[in-house]
Amino acid sequence: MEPVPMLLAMTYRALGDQFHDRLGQIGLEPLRPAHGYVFRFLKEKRATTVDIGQHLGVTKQAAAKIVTELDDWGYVLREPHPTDKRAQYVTLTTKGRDYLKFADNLWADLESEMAEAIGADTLATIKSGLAAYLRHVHGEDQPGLRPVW
Amino acid sequence: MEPVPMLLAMTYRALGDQFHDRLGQIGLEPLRPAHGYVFRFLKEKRATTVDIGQHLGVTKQAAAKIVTELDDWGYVLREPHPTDKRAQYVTLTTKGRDYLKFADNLWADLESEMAEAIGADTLATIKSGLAAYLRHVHGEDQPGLRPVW
DNA sequence: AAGGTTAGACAACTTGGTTGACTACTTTGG
DNA sequence: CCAAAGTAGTCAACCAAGTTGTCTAACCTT
Repeated sequence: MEPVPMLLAMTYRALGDQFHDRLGQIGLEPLRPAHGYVFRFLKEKRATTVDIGQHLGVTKQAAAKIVTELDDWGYVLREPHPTDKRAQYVTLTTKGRDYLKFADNLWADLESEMAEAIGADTLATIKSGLAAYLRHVHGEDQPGLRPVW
Repeated sequence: MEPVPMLLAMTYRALGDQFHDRLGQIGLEPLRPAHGYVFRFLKEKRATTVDIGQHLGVTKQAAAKIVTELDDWGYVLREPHPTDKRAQYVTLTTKGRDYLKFADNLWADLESEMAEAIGADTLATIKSGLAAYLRHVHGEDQPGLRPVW
């Protein structure tokens, strides 16, 4: 049997490719995974560029590039930080929230197709098993998501 | 709960980081994942640079760079193809096979630690579940491994 | 008020890939 | 059997997405 990491990488890849393909078919600009993770992060909390870098596990400079792109494309905007004149909050625009909603539906589709293919109970075991392992390794403060290869 | 792809990426990452750290502690040069996948591939079959590129899911030029590195470091050597004068077989040296053996043990350690953390049965379900999904998506001819982020 | 820290911007560089072009050899089809 | 098309490998130019390093302005001690 394949070693675990290989299985993880290939499955991630298979899911990601399908996601990407379907977005493309709809004609939606296929942002990179990092962009999606930023959306997901911004939905939860107000965040600065530095926060985003932390969350993604990249330098603030790299995060700044991503934020600039998203800003140029109209998915986010920067608004002044209420108390800190150096900082800016990055917030989702309506376009950004719509994209996220659409993407979430797509992910849900893929996940339920996966459940259908291998069994909902198996999928549930996979999810809780991986989550348990991550807690085991990292405790409560998970690190950034960071590139993988 | 986190979406599946996130869990996959984070777990892959967590395992890979531990692997990398432990290799570093031993003082062994920590090759990149791609190198490891090449070793694993060469153990199975005789392969040319083009084959390797195919397997990794990168261009032959990118594969050639990797092979050149491995050659320079003494992990593989190129020998003339018996029937095709253009081609060369890339084969593991003893150093390469030793590295692979060592890495395999390390992976096995990590996997059994994972089994201990989440239960051997859960791990087994994860592995077979993911494998089943990959068969479902790709049929028998799996694509390359390819970068992920 | 002084000294250390932090958010963000700018620039130079690195890494790991890409595309394109070319040579030498191989395979195929009339 | 040979001409045309295809393939292995190499070289070179380029690109994307990160990195490090430096700087300014603002912030936080004390």
